[in-house]
Formats: sequence, structure tokens, C-alpha cells
Amino acid sequence: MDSHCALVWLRRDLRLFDHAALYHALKQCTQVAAVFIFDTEILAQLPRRDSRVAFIWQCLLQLKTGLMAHGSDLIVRHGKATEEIPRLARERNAAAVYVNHDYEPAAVLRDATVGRELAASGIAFHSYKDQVIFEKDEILTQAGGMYSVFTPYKRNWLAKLNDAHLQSYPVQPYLQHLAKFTGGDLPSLAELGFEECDVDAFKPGMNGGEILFDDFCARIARYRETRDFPAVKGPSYLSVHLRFGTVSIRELARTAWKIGGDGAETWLSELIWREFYQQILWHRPDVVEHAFKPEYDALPFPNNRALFAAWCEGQTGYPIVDAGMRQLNQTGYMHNRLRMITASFLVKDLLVDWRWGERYFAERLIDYDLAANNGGWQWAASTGCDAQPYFRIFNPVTQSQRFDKEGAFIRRYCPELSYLDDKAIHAPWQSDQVSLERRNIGTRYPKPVVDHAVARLAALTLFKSK
DNA sequence: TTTTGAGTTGTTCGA
DNA sequence: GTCGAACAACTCAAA
Repeated sequence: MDSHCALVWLRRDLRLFDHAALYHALKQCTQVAAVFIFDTEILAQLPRRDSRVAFIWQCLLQLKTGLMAHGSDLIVRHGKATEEIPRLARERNAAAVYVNHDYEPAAVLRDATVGRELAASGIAFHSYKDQVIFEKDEILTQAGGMYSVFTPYKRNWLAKLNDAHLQSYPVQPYLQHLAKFTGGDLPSLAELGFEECDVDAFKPGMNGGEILFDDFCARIARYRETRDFPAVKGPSYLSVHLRFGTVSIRELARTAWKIGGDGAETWLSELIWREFYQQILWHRPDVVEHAFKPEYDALPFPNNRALFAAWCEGQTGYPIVDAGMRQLNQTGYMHNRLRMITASFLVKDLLVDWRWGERYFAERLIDYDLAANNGGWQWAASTGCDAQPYFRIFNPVTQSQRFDKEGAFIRRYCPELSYLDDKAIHAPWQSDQVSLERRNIGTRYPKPVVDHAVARLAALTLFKSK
């Protein structure tokens, strides 16, 4: 037992329970302090009004409160993590810094730098698996290679799973090893250079994560039937909590496993998808910039800027696409079905490079996760692993009719179309109600920026050109 | 080494 | 409206 101070550096694990790094630090040291860095290297890339920063801020407030209940506090710094962490560790005479693995290429680089800096001062740097059940090389093919097809990956994942993988790290019994001190107030969003942003709807922090998970467990049995309908409360809405680690993946997976049945199994499968893409990113960091399938890396997309702008603004003239994009713009979230529809539309109707869309989602999604976002976009663009065949192109009208039958979701985000009946709302340009209404109230909803049937053929040609 | 079965989420067309 | 086949061939993973 080491009486020196140890730091637990929180990054995407903003909770005080079932936490690998915190558990190991508390078990091995008697003076443990938790620290969060507002990393200027990351913040510099964000818009001044950013829901993620606001979400993190709320999470930190809960962490601070939780730590204060034990006579401790949360250390918060604003600067370059690669400088702040080693400086803080030296200042506090820390013997070690504890973190959980972060698999994103930039994070791997950052952690390597921090590790070297700490080592130069004789400070240990311990890193643990925490945000996934299986990581890196834990699920490999019989030939020892990375899986690039989901279904066999999932089979192996489930076959390997046992109770030990789902055990929580019991942090509670060791909390008396938290260092006793008083930190200052959290720096305000304004001090960090950001505007206020209401994120209450996402229920930030550990408390919010628990509330959402409890709520989801009550309807998880219907998950499979309801998850594809954006107007229905089907999903768990835990993506942002998984992103920032305000929930524990072990607790989630364990509960789903225990509940069983179609709904829970389907949801568990989504959690496995999350790990599948993280594993891909670990083995193939080049997918951040390039197509998973090299032969599709340099497709000659026309990349029309006006069409891209129409897509971004939710002004394509395809109601389901526009409703999805407006949901993203207005709330920072988009239903998964709409992520597929809007992504397919950008790449295969507007013929814009999937990287443009990926970047736009990255700027806007509160639950943005590099591995999942990149994997999803490459899947939709047919450039990824396990991609759908290139000729499988979503029809935005058919998708709309199937997944928003009564147009309830479209009406929510495209109110200028709400006068249209359930049949007409999916394709207003085909309806004679349009001209009538335009005359009467001057409704301005754009005509379709492309003809799907024409665009579809162009996409087929484009993809055959590889 | 060779063989075999299968591959998240779809669309269109014709019977 | 509903149903099944075609849409290309290829690659992956395991036997």
C-alpha cells in the first residue's frame, strides 16, 4: 500500500462506480485524487456552442459532488493534457497516474506522450480496459486475425463471454482512500470559452445515466419492434452516456444478458457492434481518413457544395431526410434509422464523399464517437467492412413510408408540411395539395434537389467505376 | 488446401 | 396489395 498520492485521470469514464482505473488506484494507494482536464487540443476544434462540452460540465458537477461527499474533490484543469497531467502529478508528488484505455488514434498518441513524460519523472502510468467488454486482440479469428465481418465476430464474442467479464469493479469499499482536500469551483463554460447550452434532455451525469437505463429496462422487451421508428420511444438513448462513461458497459451488458429475450438480445447485439467498430479502429487506424476497402478509397464523387449545404440544412426536399437533419441541428441527436437514411442519401443520392458527412456528424452529434461514426458512415457508403452491396441504395420515400408511416416525425421537424395528409407527406412534390397550400400560406418547402431514380443510377455508375 | 455457407438494417420488378 | 426472385460477384471465416 502506497501512501503517496495517485491521480485518476478521467476522460471518457465520468463516473465513480464500476470504474477500472479508480478501482485499481484506490486499492493500491491511500491518497487518490481524481482529475479532469479540459484539453485545449480538443476544445480548440469545437464550435463555441457545443452540447458535448455542456454535457461534460454537468457530469463534472456530479463527480465533484460525489467526491465531496467523501471529503475529497475533483481537480479540474484547462490546458494541454500532455502538459497538465505530468505537471499535476509532479506538483502533488504522485507515485502513479491511473487511466482507462482510450483506443482512438489521437488518444493513443496522447497517452504515449503522457506516459513518457511521467516516466521521465519516475511516475508510473497505469492503463486499464474499462469501456468495452472485449478489446483489441481479445476476439480474434482462428487464424489469429482481426474480424472484419460482424456476425462471426459476434458469435465469438458471445462464446467467450462469461460472468467474470460482466463483474463490476467494486469501488465503494475503498472510497476512504480518496485524498481529503478542497478544490475550487469548476471553471464556468464562459471561462472555458463556450456558450451555455441546454443539455437537460440528455440527462447528463451518472444520475442521468441511471435514470435512462432504468427507464429503458422497462421497455427493453419491445426494443426490437420499436427501435426503427423515429417517432416512437424505442431506443435506450444511452449513446451519449456510453460515450462519456457515465454508465458502465459491464452493468449494461450484464443486465441485458440477465433479462434475455428478443429485445434484450437485439440491444446486446448493438453493444457488440460498438465493440466491433472499436476493434476495427484499433487494428485499422487508417479508416479515420481512408475507406476500409482500399479499392473504394478514391471514388470520383462530384461533391457538389450546394447539394451538401442543402443536406446540412435539412432543405433537400425529401421530408424524412430533412426531418432527420433538422433533428440533428436542433437537438444534437439523430435517431439511428435516420442516420442511415441521411447518410445513404448524402452519398448515393447527392454523390458527396462520405467523409464530408462523417465530419458534419462529428461536429454535431452529442454522442459522437469516432469508431461508431466512422463505422456507420463507411457501412452506409459501402466502403466499410461488412458493407452492404453497393447497389443497395435506400429509397428515401420508401423508408419514410415504412418507418414514419403517419408522418408524425416529419411533422415534428418539418412543420411547414404538417398540412399534408399521411400519404402525401412522404413525397410532397407528387401531391396536388402543394400548389394549393403554397398559394394560400406561402409555405416554403424546397422541391427535391435531385430525382432519386436518376441519382440512384448515377450512384451505381459511380461505384462501378472503381 | 479446398470447400462451403454466409454476409445488420434494401429496392425493384414482375407475377 | 403481396410475394419471391434478381440484383454481381466477392470475401470472409470455419470446417
